[in-house]
Amino acid sequence: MRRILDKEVRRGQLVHAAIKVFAAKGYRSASIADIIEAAGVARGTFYLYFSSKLDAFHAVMDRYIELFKERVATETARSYANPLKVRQAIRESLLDWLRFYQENKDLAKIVFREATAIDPDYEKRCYDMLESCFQHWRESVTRFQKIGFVRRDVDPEFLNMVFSGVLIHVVLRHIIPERPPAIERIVDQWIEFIESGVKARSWLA
Amino acid sequence: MRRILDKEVRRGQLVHAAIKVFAAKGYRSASIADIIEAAGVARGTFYLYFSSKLDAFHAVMDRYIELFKERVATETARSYANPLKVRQAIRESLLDWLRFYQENKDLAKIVFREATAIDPDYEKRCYDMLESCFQHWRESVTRFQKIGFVRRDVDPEFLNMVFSGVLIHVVLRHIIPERPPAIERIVDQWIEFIESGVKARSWLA
Amino acid sequence: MRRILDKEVRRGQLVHAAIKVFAAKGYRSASIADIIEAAGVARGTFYLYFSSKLDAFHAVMDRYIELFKERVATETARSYANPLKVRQAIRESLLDWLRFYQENKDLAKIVFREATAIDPDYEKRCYDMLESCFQHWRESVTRFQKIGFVRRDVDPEFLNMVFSGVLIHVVLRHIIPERPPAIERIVDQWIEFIESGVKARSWLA
Amino acid sequence: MRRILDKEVRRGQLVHAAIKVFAAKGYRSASIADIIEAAGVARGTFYLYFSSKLDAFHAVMDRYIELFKERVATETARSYANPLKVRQAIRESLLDWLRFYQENKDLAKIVFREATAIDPDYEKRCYDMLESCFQHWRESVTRFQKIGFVRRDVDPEFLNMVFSGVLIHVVLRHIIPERPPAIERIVDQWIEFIESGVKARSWLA
DNA sequence: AATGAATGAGGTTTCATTCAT
DNA sequence: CATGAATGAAACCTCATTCAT
Repeated sequence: MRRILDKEVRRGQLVHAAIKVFAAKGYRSASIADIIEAAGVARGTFYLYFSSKLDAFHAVMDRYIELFKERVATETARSYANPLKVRQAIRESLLDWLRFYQENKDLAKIVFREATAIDPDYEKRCYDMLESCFQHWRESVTRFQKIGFVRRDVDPEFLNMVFSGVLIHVVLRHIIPERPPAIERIVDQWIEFIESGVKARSWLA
Repeated sequence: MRRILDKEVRRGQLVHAAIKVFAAKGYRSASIADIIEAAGVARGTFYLYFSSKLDAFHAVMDRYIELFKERVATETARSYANPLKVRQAIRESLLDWLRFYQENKDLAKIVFREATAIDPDYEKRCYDMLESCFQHWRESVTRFQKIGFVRRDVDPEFLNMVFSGVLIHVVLRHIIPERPPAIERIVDQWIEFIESGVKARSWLA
Repeated sequence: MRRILDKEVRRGQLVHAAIKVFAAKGYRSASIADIIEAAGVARGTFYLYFSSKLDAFHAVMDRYIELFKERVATETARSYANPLKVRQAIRESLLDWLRFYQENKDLAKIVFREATAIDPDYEKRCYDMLESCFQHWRESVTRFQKIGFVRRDVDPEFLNMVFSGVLIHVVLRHIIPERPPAIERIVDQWIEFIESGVKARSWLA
Repeated sequence: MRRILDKEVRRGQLVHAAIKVFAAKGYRSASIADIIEAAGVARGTFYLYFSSKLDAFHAVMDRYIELFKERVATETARSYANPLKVRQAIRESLLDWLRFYQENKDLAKIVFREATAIDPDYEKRCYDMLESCFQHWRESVTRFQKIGFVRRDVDPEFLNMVFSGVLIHVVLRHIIPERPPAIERIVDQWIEFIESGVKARSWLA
């Protein structure tokens, strides 16, 4: 009984080390030596928990998917029922997403940066995983259209493109390198942009 | 079978092959064997033109920077003088950027995806290169503000974030995998979004 | 076929193999393949014990220096206290030196023959090592002068030149190729020569 | 006619460059690139004059043998007829040998240092070449015995060992690195040593 | 005769994986 | 379970030699 817990703990240690190392060096550059050093275990031990380096990578991805699903579940539960507070709710939602990646920088690095072919299987997993993100955001758009916050004539796929693109960009270029501006400021500008665009009113339409 | 070519031509062949291979496999996974096979030359020939694999990568980056500077020069020369045609000019500008990456998919793949540490020098080059992109876009925003198209109260840095994020996202997820929608449709939606945002008018502000 | 050995034993095996191979082929001509074949281990095993071919060479030099220091220590402990037995003691001393190189022919080959630049560091090591030899012999001369066996007006540096030159020559041309005369005969002639020179007495000075 | 002279001149250039490079780096470390750079010719040109790197090395050895034979011829012609001037004549002879190697330092480096197997053929050439040196010195000893300068009971082979050993040592450790003492001083000490040995007279024989 | 681009065998080194302890 | 020495395929790189120009 205790043994099994130990096993899970040890595996967790290794996955944690793998995340750190893959984030710092990328899948290909990371070596088993890096991972076992980070985890403080012997070489052979690694192969007790993973059948190969690729298997460890899959375990890392699984960890991300797990966290991501939790995140989506929380998000889906969010209420936009009160029309007076929709703006506030969207603000919280965006902040939560940024906070999520802020708390999981290493996973974010791996997921958003490891886009090159690692193996045929991986490419699909990666694609599926991102697609599930995008699907979530497309659904969010539809939701905002239903409650009347977003115009019905906007293409959900296009809005997803904007959301995803900006989110990933902000994560990769501002959150991970810990550069300003702070996420609150980004979110405020973002919401204003979403609402009104940027065109000067004086301009003759 | 030995075929002697003009040095510049041969070098061009090799850079071309390197771009293909780095785009397909990523820097670390790509091997010299892959590159020389793609170029149809012998092993030793590679080292006549590059001192190392890393050197070949730098040559690829140089090629991108060269093309990028041309692109920016063309862009900077674009006239937004006629107020009646500003919308049209911006449309053309966005289309040109997407066409640029459409024509240089492999370079785009490398530049936007190879984010992991290849060598200390590379990290800086890559950062500088992206920064020069961003700088260009920030300046564009300021330009649009000067001609009165964009509101003065918008932060150029934030708009850059949006432009860059969406551009990179569209390139990576739609242009490179050759998935719909067509770039014209994307640009049209983009412009409308930029102008007006997405908020339904009926919504009580 | 995998056989796990004590680390020191395995390292000893490898150093031994390296000595054999470097002696037979010289540093530059010797390949890792030669060394691992001589040691009967796999390619990777070599790099568990040495970081590079040069590192292996340094290990070989270290081995020589170790043996040489032992030799010098034994030599320094030799007593020349009994004036009646000085000739005998010197004879033993010379014989011991020749026996030392006879027992370490491969090391002698490497040390006396690898005089060409291997790396900047090596050149200095090699020079220092030979210099320590010469220093020992210079001191020996002074010792023989103190006990009155050698004339005070002889320059120790010059006598060192003679000792070193003859010793190295005998090692390289007679001991290593296992050619006559036997070392006892060489030593007897040597001593007589040292004592009296070769000039015929009949010659008018 | 002129062409043929040109050819010889060009070949001489190349042999000269090869001597420099082989002396500086050793046969194995020296590359064709080094030699053609030193000679200031193109890669292909090298192979017009030598069939291979080894062939160039043989040409270098041939050059040494040529010079050495000249040296021996001059030496053999030297007269020791006047008994009053034998000491003086020997002094001149030794000085001439040292001057010979002083003037051909690079060749000396190659001949005395390249002792490791370059090819089966080379080993023999090198051996033969040194043997011809030794033969010359053995004959010199016999000559000195004939004229009564050297005792008849001294083994010519042994004296050769001393001469050769000291000569090579002086060349390698003093002349090539251009370190003191000056050759005149060495020769004076050498002659005194040869004549009388080093034993103090006070010592009870 | 001279050139130098091209070649590819062979060298050094790395590292994911195995397995005896 | 855990260890880490051992393995060898495969990577990068060098350089003597060839040959089209």
